[in-house]
Amino acid sequence: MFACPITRRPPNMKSNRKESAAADLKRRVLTLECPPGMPLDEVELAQRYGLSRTPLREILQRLAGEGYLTAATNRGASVTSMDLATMRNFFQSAPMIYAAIARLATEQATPSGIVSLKKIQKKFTASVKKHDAGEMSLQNHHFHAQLGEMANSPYLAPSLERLLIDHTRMSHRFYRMSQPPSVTRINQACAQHDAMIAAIERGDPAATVAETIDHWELSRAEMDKYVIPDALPFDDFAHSTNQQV
Amino acid sequence: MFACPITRRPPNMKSNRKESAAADLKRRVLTLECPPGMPLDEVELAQRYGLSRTPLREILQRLAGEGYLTAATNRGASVTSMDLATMRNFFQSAPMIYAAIARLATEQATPSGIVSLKKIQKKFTASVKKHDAGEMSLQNHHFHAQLGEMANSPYLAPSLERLLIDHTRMSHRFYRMSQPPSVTRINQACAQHDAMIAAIERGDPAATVAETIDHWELSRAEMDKYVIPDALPFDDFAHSTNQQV
DNA sequence: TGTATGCATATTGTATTCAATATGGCAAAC
DNA sequence: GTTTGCCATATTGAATACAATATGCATACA
Repeated sequence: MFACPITRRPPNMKSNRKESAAADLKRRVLTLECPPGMPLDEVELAQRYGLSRTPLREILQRLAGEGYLTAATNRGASVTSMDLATMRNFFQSAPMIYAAIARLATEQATPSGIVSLKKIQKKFTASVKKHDAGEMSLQNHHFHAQLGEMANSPYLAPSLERLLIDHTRMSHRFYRMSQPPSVTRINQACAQHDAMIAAIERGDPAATVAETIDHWELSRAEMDKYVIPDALPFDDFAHSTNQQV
Repeated sequence: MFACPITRRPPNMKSNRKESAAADLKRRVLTLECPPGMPLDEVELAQRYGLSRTPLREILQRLAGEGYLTAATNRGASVTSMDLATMRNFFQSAPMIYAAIARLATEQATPSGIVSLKKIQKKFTASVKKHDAGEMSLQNHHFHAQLGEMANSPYLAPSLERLLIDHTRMSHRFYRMSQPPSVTRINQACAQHDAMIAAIERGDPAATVAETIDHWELSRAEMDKYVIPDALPFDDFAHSTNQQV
């Protein structure tokens, strides 16, 4: 359907242990179930997914290529770490790539691509209503990954994927918060998704880009708070317990 | 030295058959010795590089992740093809990424990074004087890959790498031409490299970006000619034999 | 007590073997 | 004459067995 040089295309829909193992590993990395820097034991993972070390090692290689893991010779694989040095780069590069992807996705959108995007957005909305933080985070990831597929750019896609990995991991705590202010902002983000879909449908690249910038600014503000959180209230310690730093 | 999440770091300098095999495969792809779309035989490659299929398959996975190869389940790996559909994307995306990398490389350049860049440029200049087309192409690739390393951006690096793969393959014929006009342009490109190094050394990002844009325009013009070559001279067929389309 | 060295153990890397899937040719039927 | 199904062969995928390398601890020496 879409060009995708990395992921292998399953020729049939038979039970694919290898694919599902890779997908589960990705999920665990994105949801911080496997935190940054965590070393991965080959034999443990092989047992967990019911396959031998050989195919599992090939999965690790692939995920390393996609940026989820980092491989070191004779020292195994570990979850790619998120040091502060690269954070600066993240905030520098993300808007440019996101905007470019938004434009290309609008210009090159196909009907089936829009249908997929709407399906994902539906799941995202549902998870927002259910207050399912993990699912929100994952569906938001899928939404933006789908935009990447619709942009149909083999050159920008790999950068987008790497940005999304860290974006999802950083904003994870954002979705976990269920205080009123965060709920409002999550609804805002959800509405922005809808606006992006609408702009794509009417073929208005400038609007999609504008919505994308707004969406980014909202997310960036939240991440700023995570990196540099609000000071704990020093006049009322009772309130500080909910202020998830 | 520099962060590099994909490529495995050899902990010692012992003879590393696996690494050298991967490097040679990359070289063969970049120099079109393995043309786009060429299927790769696992057993043949394993024999060629003197290792068994297991480690060779891991190399193929990695190179697929980096964009050199494309893997299809149960159907083996093949050299990533260059269809005209993606070419459009290439010309759209390349200037943006190249400019961003040029800026970051200037801002984050380290003394050792500049030293490496100069070494590569020295090799490039030498290959230009020796009219060694293959070496020119490879060293030009290394030059820009080194700029990518100096930019030190794990998010933009993967896109730059993919762009460079196809850029190197597309401009390969450019370097093979030894007619006076092309020689002039190759010298121009070489001078632009020098100008970029100078701009980086005096910490002038705007200048590096400007030189990068010029460099891109020069290269783009050449590639345009390859995609839409000059009409063959219809008044003098003797000259047409050298006009490598 | 602090450091260095050697061994035992654990983990990773590679080769070989076996199983699953795809490919191409042949034959039979329409 | 063309097409379709089947079988033989080739190629890929996975598992086991084995080799190489790294890690941690214990011991010896300064």
